[in-house]
Amino acid sequence: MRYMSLKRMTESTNPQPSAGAARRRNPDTQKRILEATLQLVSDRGYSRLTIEGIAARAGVGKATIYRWWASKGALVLDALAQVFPTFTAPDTGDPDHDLTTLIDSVAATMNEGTYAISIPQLAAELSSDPELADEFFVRCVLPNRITVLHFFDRLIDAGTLDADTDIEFLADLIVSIVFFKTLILHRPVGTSYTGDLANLILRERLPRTSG
Amino acid sequence: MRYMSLKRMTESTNPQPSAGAARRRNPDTQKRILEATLQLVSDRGYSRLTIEGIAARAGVGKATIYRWWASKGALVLDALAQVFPTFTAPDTGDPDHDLTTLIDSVAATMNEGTYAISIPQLAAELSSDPELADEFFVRCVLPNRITVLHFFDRLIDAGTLDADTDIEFLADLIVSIVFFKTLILHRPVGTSYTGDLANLILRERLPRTSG
Amino acid sequence: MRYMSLKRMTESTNPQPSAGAARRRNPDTQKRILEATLQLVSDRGYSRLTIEGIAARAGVGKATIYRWWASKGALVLDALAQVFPTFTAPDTGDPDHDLTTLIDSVAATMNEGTYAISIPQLAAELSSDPELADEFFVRCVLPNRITVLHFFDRLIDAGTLDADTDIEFLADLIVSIVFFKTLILHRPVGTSYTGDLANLILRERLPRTSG
Amino acid sequence: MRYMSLKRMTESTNPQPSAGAARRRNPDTQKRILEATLQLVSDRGYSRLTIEGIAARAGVGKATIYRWWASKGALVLDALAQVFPTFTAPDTGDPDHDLTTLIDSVAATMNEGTYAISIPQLAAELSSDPELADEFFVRCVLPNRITVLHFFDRLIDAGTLDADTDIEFLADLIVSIVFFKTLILHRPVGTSYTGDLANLILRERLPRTSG
DNA sequence: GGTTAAGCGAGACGGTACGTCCGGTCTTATT
DNA sequence: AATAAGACCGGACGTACCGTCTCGCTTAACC
Repeated sequence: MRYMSLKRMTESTNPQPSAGAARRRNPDTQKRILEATLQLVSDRGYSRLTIEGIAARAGVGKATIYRWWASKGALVLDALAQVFPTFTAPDTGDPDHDLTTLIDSVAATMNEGTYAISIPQLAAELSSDPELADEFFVRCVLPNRITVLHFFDRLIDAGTLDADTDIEFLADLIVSIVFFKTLILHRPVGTSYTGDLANLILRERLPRTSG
Repeated sequence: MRYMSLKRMTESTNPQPSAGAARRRNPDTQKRILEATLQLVSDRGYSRLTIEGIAARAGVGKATIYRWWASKGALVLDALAQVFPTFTAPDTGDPDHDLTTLIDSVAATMNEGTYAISIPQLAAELSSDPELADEFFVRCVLPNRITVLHFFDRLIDAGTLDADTDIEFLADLIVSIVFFKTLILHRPVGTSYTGDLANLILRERLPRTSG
Repeated sequence: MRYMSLKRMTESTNPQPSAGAARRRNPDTQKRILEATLQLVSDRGYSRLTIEGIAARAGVGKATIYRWWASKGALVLDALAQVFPTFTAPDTGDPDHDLTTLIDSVAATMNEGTYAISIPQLAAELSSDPELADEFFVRCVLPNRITVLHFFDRLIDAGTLDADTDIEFLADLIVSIVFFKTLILHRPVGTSYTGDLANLILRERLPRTSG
Repeated sequence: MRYMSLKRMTESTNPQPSAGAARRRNPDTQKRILEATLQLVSDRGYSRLTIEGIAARAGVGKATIYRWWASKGALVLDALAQVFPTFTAPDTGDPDHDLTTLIDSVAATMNEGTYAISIPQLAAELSSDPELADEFFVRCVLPNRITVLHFFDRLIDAGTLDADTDIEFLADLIVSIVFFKTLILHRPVGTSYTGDLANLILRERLPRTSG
C-alpha cells in the first residue's frame, strides 16, 4: 500500500451519545430532524440556520435536538454526511479521460447548491472544533480520498505514473485547487482548467497561456 | 503585462458612509474601535465576536459602530486590512531560495494566530456577501497577488521560466495549497513541502515519495 | 351536638385512582414517593418542588407518580396529611392552663419548618382547586377542629362558658389569628399573646396595652 | 401616639433600579407592562401568569420586564399596589355603624376578583421572600392599617373604648379573621359576622349562637 | 464668539434565538 | 400488569445580542 499515512482513520465517535446505558432513540424522529436540517441549510445557509427553525420544521422539541447533537455544527455535519456523495473513478483505459472525469465530479459536487452554501461555513466551524473536524474528515473526506488514491494506484500499476510518485500530494493538489477556486473564489472550474490539471499530473507540464 | 485579467480591481467601496454631507468622524474613535475589534477577534474568534463587546471594549456607543460599518463582517475586514501584511519577494539571483522564501512568508502569515482564527470564519462570511468579498480581494489579496506575479515576471525575464508560462495558475497553485493545508487541514507547511512546490514550479517535476 | 354545621364532612376522594379495575399498587413504592415528597418540600419549598425531582429521589418513574396522584398539589397534600399532627387538649381542670396549652400546640405546629414552608404555598394552590381544598379540610383541619370544639364543649359543661357561646366562632378566632400571625406576618405567637386570647375567650376581656 | 410599634415603616426600596447612573425608564412602557400584568393576573391567576404572556400582551420585549423587576412576584406586587384601595373610615358619630362599615370595606376588597385570586398566591410568594414581603406591607398594608388605628384612636378619644385598649390587637383581629374567612376558607363575611365582630370590639361580648 | 448641527456615550427598547428545565404522555423492557 | 427508565413535544424560563431609537453632552464649523 502506498498511502497508509491516513493516520487519522479513527473510528467515528459520532452519534453514540456518550452514556453507557444505550438510550433508545426514535429513528423516525432522527430522520425528520436531519431532513429538516438539510432543507433549511440549502434554503438559507448555515449561518441563518436556527435550532428553533429546525425543530419547528421537523415538528420536534428543541430539547430532542440538543439531546442527540452537541452543536449546530454537529447536526449539520451529520445531515450533510448522510447525503454527501462518494464518487467513483472511471476506468476506461484512457488516463486523460478518466482523470478529467474524476476531477470534474469533485468540482461538480463542490458546485452543487447545498454544498456550495454550507461547506465554507461549516469549514469555519470546523476550524475551531477539532473533534468535529475529525468527524468531517472521516465521514466525508476520507472515503473519497481513498477512491482518488486507489485511482492513482491504478495509474502507477499501468505505468502511467512513476512508482515513486507522491500520490498524496496529487490528491491534495486536486482538492486544494478545486476547493479554493469554487468555494473561496466562486469561480467555475471549467474543462480547460481540468485539462491543465490532468496535464500537470500525467505529463508534469505546467499550463501555458493561450496567447 | 502578463496578468491583466485582474478585472475585479474595483475601487474600494469601504468606509465611505454613504451620506452626502461630509460627516466629521473622530479619527481617535475609529482607531479605538478597530483596535478593540482586532483584540477581540484574536482572543475569541470571529463567531464569538459581538458588536456590544467591541463597543464596550472601545468605550464607544453601539450606534457609533453601526454608523460607520454596515456589518460585523465589514468591521472585521476593515480591522484586518489595517494590519494585513504585504510581503515582498527577495531577489538574490537564486530562484530556488527566492521562491521558497516567498512561499514561506505566505504560509507564515496564514499560520499567525489572528489570521488563522479569523480568516476561515471571514471567508464563510464572504461566501454569502459578494461586495464584502470584493473588498477583501482588493485590500488584502490583490496587493500580494501583484507581488507574486511581479516575482514570476522577473523569473521569466531571467529565463528561469518559459515566457508563456501561465503565472496566474502558479499564483493560484501556491495560494490554494497553502490555504488548504494551513487553514482547512490545520497542517503545517514545512520546508520539505515548500521545496516540493518550488521544484514543481521551477522544474515541472512532481514530488516523489522519500521511501 | 353543638357544631354540626360541619357539612363539608365529605368522605375522602383521595388516592383512589379512579379506575374501576382495582389496580394493585405497590405499597413500598407509594411510601418511597411520599417520603421523597416530604423531604423535598421541607428542603426546597412547594414551589421549587418538581415531579421529576421526586421521581428521581424516590427511584421511581414519573409515570408512576402521575398514575396515582392527579397533581403536584394532591401529592403534597397526601404527603403532609400522613404526618400532620392531631393535637389533644389537656384536661387539668384549670381552663386557663388547658386553653393556653391548646393554642400553643396549634401555634407550634404552624411554626414547624415543614408546615411553615409548605402550607402558605399549598393554601395558594387550594384557593384555585376546590376539590383539593375539601380534601385538605377533611384530612388535616377537621380532626383538629373537632378536638377544639370538644374542648369548648367541656368548658360549657363545666360552666366556664355560657351554654349559647358560639364556639365555632371561637375556633375560627384562634385559627385565624394564629395562622395570620405565624404564616402571613411571620411573627411568633408568644405566651403573652396566647394569654390575651385565653383571656378574651374565657373572660370576654379584650387585651390592654402594658403601658 | 398609641401605635408607634410600626417599626417596619421602612422606606420603599422598590423600583429604584440600583445603579447610580439613573437609568431612564420609559413611563409609557412601564404603564403598558403593569396594565397587562393586572389584566392577566385577574384573568388567569398568579400561578398561570407568564412573563412571556405579559410581554406579548404589553407589546414589549421580555428583557424590558426583567430589566425593571426582579421577579414575577415583584412585578405583580407593583401592579397590584398601583390599584390597591386605601379605605377611609366614616365618622358619623355612631360607632357601631362606622365600625361595621369599615370592616365591610375591608371584606369587600378581599372579595373583589382581582385580589381574591392574586393575594393568596402572592402571599405564598411573600412567605419565601422577605424583601418582597416588606414591600407589600409598606405599600398595601401599612396605609390601611394606619387608617384603622386612627379610627380606633378616635373611638378612644370619644370614650367609646378604654384608653389602654390594645388597638393593634384589634386591627390584627379584624384583618386576620376577614383574611382567613374570605381568602382561605372562601366563605363570605356577611352582616351578621360583621356585627359579631363590632360587638366583640365595642362591648367585649363574644357572639352567641342564634338557636 | 456664539450658535448650531454633528458626533458621540450611554443605554432603553422590541425582537429573535439561545440552551435549559420541567410538565405530562407514551413506549419499551424488566420483574 | 405495574414498574423504571427515559424519549418525546411543547411551553416557559432567564440571558445574550441584535439593530434602532432617544437622550444629553461635547465639540467643531459656519455664521
